[in-house]
Amino acid sequence: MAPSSPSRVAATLREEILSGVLAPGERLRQEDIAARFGASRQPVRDALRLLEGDGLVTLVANSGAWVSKLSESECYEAYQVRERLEPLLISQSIPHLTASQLKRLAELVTQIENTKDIESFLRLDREFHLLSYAGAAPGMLREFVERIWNTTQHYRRAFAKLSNLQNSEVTHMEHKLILDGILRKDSAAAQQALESHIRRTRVTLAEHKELFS
Amino acid sequence: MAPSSPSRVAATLREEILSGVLAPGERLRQEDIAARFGASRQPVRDALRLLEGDGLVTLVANSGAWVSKLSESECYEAYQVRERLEPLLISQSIPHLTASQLKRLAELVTQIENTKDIESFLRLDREFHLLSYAGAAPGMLREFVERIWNTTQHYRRAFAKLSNLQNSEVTHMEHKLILDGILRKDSAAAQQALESHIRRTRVTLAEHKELFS
DNA sequence: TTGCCCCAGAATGTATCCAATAGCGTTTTT
DNA sequence: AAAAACGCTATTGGATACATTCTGGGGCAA
Repeated sequence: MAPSSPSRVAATLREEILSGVLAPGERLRQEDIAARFGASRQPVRDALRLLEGDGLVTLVANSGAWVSKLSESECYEAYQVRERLEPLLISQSIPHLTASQLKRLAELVTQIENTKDIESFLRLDREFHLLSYAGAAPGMLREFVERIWNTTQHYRRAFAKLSNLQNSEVTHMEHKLILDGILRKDSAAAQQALESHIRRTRVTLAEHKELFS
Repeated sequence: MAPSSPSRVAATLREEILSGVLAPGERLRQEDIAARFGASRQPVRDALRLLEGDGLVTLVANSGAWVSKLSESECYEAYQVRERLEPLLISQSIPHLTASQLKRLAELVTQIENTKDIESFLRLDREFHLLSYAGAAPGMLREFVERIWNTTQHYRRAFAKLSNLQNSEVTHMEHKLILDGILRKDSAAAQQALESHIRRTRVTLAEHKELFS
């Protein structure tokens, strides 16, 4: 583990935060992380700054770093923003998706439908949505959307565990509608289906404030 | 200038970038900045990372830091995002604006109308819009919007200089419509007026690709 | 008993030094 | 003469050592 550049440290920590190994609110001590990676505290500081930019970590001067935590209203806001940004993003993506990407998207919809495992569901669902945006040019819009997905990942997991993937028939239908819009290159249809999908999720999530103890 | 914390350095650099002292594409050498602030390179590195998070500075590994630059399409995208986010933000802000803030907003509209100075116009216009969002809770949405305002500041200046504030009658009308919606607590009206305002600006800007040589 | 203050420990922030890398000019070879 | 390879220099990246700041606990006084 010789080249322990900040981006490498950040990537590992990002993985651990997204996978739930590191829970929101958990403290991140620079020295511990530095020891784990066999590096000094300097690259760790840089890595934490990078993650702060992703919204995954919250830094407080002279105090320390914590895994970011969302309040119920912040999570609600995140979904409101998703509702406005992701339809725009998918409309920019659709014209440029490749044949292999379209094929993978179709695969994902059926895989999502057949999985009973929560972690698999989360991974596949994330891949489906983010892949549907892969045709869009890299830029601010994609960064914003990815940042929202990152910061809300933990709460999606908590909600999935809570509901245990019950009543997911509607979700599957929505995914099919989105896919249909994509395959038919009907941006407007895909945008509307996606907007409905996100809005319904937002409303459902708002009914479970217990996720934000 | 004893306590040269990263945030202090970052704040000063931010000011200089926004005010145009530092132009997009300009290189930022760590040592120069460190010398200017009488600090070591360490806090400067942190400051640059902070500014990278704001989108104002672009860092390249083992190479250096430059003031961020937007392409024409990136700027266009920024306005598309504004068009979707700022109406949402203003709707969240309107219910919580204080009387003194409302008074200031009204003042600003007339001041903007009367100024002939470009720098004043930019400053007042920025204050008007950002103040109209001041009632919204701090959070992701406000951060996104402020980031967009920061990264596009230079191009607003360039455009203002180009047009020399001519044909700004429409702008003033739009500001009045937005203000009217705010004062009447008519969120829907304010959202629509704001959306039109941003969309028109976007289209107008797209007609001047020469700003992005 | 309670509130405040002070002190000690730990963690973060800063400075200096050394290593690694990229850019660029020169030189050498074909 | 042109192109490629070598080496130099300037700048950034990383590690270690030191200063500063925050937090928690204990003791003293009201």
